[in-house]
Amino acid sequence: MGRSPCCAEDANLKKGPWTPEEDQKLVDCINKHGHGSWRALPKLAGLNRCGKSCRLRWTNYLRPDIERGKFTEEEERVIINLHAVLGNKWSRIAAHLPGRTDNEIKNYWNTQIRKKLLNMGIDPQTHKPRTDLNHLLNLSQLLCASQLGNLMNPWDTAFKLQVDAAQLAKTQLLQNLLKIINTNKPETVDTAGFLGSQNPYPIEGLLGGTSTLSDKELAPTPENVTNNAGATSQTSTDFQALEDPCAYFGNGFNYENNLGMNNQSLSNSFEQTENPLPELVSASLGQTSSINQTDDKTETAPDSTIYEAWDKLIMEDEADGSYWKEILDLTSSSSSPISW
DNA sequence: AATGGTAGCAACCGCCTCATC
DNA sequence: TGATGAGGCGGTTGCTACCAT
Repeated sequence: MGRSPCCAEDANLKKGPWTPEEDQKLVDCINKHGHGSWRALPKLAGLNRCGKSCRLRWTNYLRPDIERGKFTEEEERVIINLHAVLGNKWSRIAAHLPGRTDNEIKNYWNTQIRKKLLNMGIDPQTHKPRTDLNHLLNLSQLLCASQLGNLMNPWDTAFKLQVDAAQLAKTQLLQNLLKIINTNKPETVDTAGFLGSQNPYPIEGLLGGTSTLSDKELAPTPENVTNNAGATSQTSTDFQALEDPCAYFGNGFNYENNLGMNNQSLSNSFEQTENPLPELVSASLGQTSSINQTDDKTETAPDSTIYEAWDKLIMEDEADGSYWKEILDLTSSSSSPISW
């Protein structure tokens, strides 16, 4: 025999937003009795709510240790890094952000970070560069057409001069990206697109070819692999940055570069160990570790990271007229086939 | 000032896992 | 050992506030 159904579709149970009175009843009850059984709690508290609803309200809103307010940049980086490894495991991500709830993090991801990554050309699910090459090719064509149009429009010179510098820089950025993609044609293009590429740092090239990561950071040494339980391989390092674009986020913790393992092996190690997240604990806020020390090194170079540079570019455009956004909007709907 | 569109977020829904019977 | 429920989790919905027209 099982138990009687929990809050089975009782039409009389209240749904929807909680009133301050209900909140107070719930808080009082939990303070007095704890929440041994969520199922029994509504009756105990005098609430006409489902136990599940009470639990949700408590864990997501009323819990005293909840920290409200804007996410900090540091929190955002932790979320991105953890998401790169854990995926949409919001509760596990939340476990590393004191005071934040899984729901809050999930919402923040969906409304803020996701958009940000997309704007940066990064697939928020895979954390890899977006592989919609049609999108990029069209982007290039659009830019060429746009430049030709400007050149062939004599009365437009004044305006052209005004925007030329910024425009050129941005155009060049895009062309660099296309060049990188084209000169590193993968032998086979898989669904992730870039995995066959020989250039592991496409975005570095994109921003002018000057790597902001030291050789030591790019190629894990025995010292920075000490945390790794033997899951590293030199060949995998060639693709580290592609496997985890968070590597480009500079200040954020890069699991692969620091641990010398790729996402797969890292994920596997999490699955296999009893205490699956020792490194992640180190990556959490408010804790120091050798990992964070590595982290700190990169933080000493302001404005030197790809993340910041890229972010700055995006911000700049958002401020002056959403150049990128417009381009992305214009091109995302078209689809011309690419032949390698 | 009114209206329509959009973003953010709280809350619900439904599935999954694990404990209990 | 299988059936069942509680709790937990991720996905989705819908309300509300804000902004643009």
